[in-house]
Amino acid sequence: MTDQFFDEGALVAVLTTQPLDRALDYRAPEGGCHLGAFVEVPLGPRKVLGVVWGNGEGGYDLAKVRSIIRVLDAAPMREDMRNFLIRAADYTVTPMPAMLRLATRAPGLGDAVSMRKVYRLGHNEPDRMTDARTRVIAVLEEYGDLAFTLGELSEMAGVSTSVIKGLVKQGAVSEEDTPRDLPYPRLDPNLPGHELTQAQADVADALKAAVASGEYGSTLLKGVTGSGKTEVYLEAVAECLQQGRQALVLLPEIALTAEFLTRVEKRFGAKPAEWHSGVTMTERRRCWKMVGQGGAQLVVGARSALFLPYRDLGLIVVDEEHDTSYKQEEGALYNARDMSVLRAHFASAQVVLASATPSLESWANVEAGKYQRLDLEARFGPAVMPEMRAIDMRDESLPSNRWISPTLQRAVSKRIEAGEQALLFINRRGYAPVTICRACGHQIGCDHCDARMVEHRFQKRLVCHQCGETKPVPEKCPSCEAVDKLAPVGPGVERLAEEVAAQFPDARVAVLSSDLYGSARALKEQIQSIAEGGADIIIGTQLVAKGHNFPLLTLVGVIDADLGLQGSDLRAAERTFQLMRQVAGRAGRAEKPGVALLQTFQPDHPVIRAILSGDEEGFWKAEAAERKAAGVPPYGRMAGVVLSSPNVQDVFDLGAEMARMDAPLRRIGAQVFGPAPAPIARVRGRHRVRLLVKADKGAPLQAALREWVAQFKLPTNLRLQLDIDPQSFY
DNA sequence: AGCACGCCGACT
DNA sequence: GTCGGCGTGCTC
Repeated sequence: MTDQFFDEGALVAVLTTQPLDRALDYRAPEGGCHLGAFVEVPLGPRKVLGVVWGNGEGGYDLAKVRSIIRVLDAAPMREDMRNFLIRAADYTVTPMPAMLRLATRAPGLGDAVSMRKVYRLGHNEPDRMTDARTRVIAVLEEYGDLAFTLGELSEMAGVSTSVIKGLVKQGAVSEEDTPRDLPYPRLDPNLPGHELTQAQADVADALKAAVASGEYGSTLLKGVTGSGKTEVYLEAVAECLQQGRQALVLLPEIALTAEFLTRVEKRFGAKPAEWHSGVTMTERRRCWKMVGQGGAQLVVGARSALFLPYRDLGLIVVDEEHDTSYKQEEGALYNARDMSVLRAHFASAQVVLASATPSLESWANVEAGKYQRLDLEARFGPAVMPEMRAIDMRDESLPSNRWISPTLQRAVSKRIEAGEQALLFINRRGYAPVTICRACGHQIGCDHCDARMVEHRFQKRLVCHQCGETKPVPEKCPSCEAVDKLAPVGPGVERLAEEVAAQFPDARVAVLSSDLYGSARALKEQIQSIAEGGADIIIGTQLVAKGHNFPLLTLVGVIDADLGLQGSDLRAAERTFQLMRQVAGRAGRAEKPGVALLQTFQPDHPVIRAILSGDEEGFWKAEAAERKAAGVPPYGRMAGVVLSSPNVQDVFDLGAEMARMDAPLRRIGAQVFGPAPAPIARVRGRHRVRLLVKADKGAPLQAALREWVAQFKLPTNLRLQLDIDPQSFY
C-alpha cells in the first residue's frame, strides 16, 4: 500500500492547522510530495503548517493557487492516522484543524534536520603522543565503534576540548555529523519476564494471543490493586514488540511514569520513550520523530501520546482506564480512553483497558459483548484484601473543627505502636474549603470566577481551584468590614495535618498533595521515602489513590466517605465507589493484612454498603439499572454546550434562543435542558451558561448538534463549546 | 488564527 | 478634516 505521490505542480489539497473550515488547494513543490506529507504553505502573508490531504479540489482561480513552500523533515502522515483524525473530529464535533493541531504538537517540526558533531577513532597516528592524547585514544579504543559528543569525550578522558580538536586536525580522531535525534535504545522482549502465577500466566497468554492476531480487539483487564496487572500487560507489550510493532501505554498521572519506566527497564533492559507535559522540548521532538521513523518501540505517556505518528501501532494499554483525567477538559474535548479504541480500530491494534475499578462504560461494553473481559483475582503473595468497616459518625462524639473520630484515632495509634503505617485520606486540597465571616456569613469567593476560594495556609494565601487566582487572606470581611471574624470552615489536607500533629505529637507525618510539590521528581522522592518507612502517618488526597505501593501500610482511614455521594453528578456514586476501593486497596499490599475504616454519616447508603460488602458486581448491576432507567450514559447519550462571553446578557439570550430553536434535536428524539448558569458561572471574567442535550443511545447526536448549532450566529466574543459525553456535571 | 478593510464616533 | 475603535471577511 504505497501512498500516492504528487509530481511538482500537481494540484493538491492541504489541511492546515489554521482554523479554516476546509482544506485549501496548493501546487506540489519542486521534487513533488507524498500524500500525507507535512508541509509549509503560504497563507496570506504568513507561512503555516499543514498536511497534504488529497487531490486538489479545484474550483478556485488557478492563477491564484500558490505553491507549497517545502516538505518538512518528517515521515508523511499515514492513512490510518488521517482516518483516525477524521473520525475523532467527527465524533467529538471538533474542527479538523484543531484535531490536526493535536497531531502536530512536535516542537521544531518545521526545523531543518538538526545535526550535531560526534567523535570516534580516526585512521591516522598523531604526530606525537602526550598524556592527554593517550587518554583520549584509550577511551575511544575502549568503546570501539561508539561515537561521543565533544563534551562527553573530554569529560571521559579528563582532557580539555582543545586536545580533541588537535587530534581531529591530524586525523587521529574523526569528526562527523549525525542527526541530533537518535533512536531509543532497543527494548529486548526476549528477556525473562516477571515470574507469574498460573492464573496470571493464563491471562497474559490470552492477551498475547490477541496481540499476535494482528487485528483490532478490546479487552477489559480487571485486577485488584497488587494483582500483578502491570506484569501481565507488559507480557502483551513483549508480544507486540516481538511482532515488530509499536506499543503505547497511557498513564493517567505523570507522577506514575517514573516508577513505570523503571519497571519497563527491568523487563526489557532499557527505558522506553516518554511523552507528557513534563518532558523537555528536545526529548519531545526526539520522541515525535522516532515514533514516526520506528526508532521508538514503546511509548509511555499521557493522553496526548495517542496523537503521535506511530509507524505501526500494535497495542494500546490504557492503565487505570476509569480515571477521569483521561478526559481532556480544555480545547479539543476528547476522552483518551474512547479515542484509544478508535485509533486501535484504524491501526488494527489491540486495546487493553486496565483497572481495578472499571468505568461503568467499559463494564457495559463487556456486557454488550464489545470487549473481552479478563480478570485477575488472586493477589500477589500472602496479602489479602483489607477488611473494610464503617465508622458511624452519628455515634462518635467529635468536637467541631475536628475530623478524626475517637475510633479512628485509637486504630491509628495501635498501628503506629506496631511499627506500621496509617494513611488518612481526604479528597480536598488546601487548608479549608471555605472561608466564612462569622459576623455576616459572607463567604470569600474568587474575583474572577464564582468559585469559593480555598485557604492554603502553607502558601499563606487563598487560592481559586478553578482559575488559579490567589490573594492573601484579608484581615477584615470584604462584605461587612468586621475585623478578625473570618474563619476557615471544613477540612482540607493541610488542616487535617494540623489535627494529626496535635493528636499524634510523636508520629512522623507526611502529606501527599499534588500542589505541595513543585515537580514530579520531588513528589516521586517523597513517595519513595514513605514507602521505605520514612513516615508513620500519611495524609493524602486523590493522589494516593493512584497505584503507589506502600508495603508497611496496614490502615487506611477515609475521613469523609460521604463526599461525592450527594450532588447531581450522575457519576458520583461510581466515583465514590472507585475511590474507596482504591484507597482501601492501599492497605496491606505486602505481608501484613490491612484494615480500611470509612467515616460516614450514611452507613446504610447503597454505595457505602457495596464497598463494605465487597459486592462489586452487585454495585455495577444496581448502578447500571438506575442509569438505564434514567436513559443516561452509558445507556443514553449526552452532550454539553457551554456558552461563554464577558457579556452576561449575550450568553443568556443565546442560550434561551438555542433552547427554543431545538427542531434539529427534536427530530432525533433528543431533549435540551437549560440554559442554566454553568456550575462555575464565571471563569476568568467570562460568564458561562450551560445547556445539556440528552438523546437515545442509537440517535445520530453529532449530526443533529451540528445542524442545531449552525442555526445561530454568534456575537463576537461569545464562544460556544460542545462537549460530547461530558464527564463532569458541575 | 492573523491581518486588512471599512464604517462610525471624538479629537488636535 | 483624520485618528482609531473593532465588526466582517479572507486566506488557496
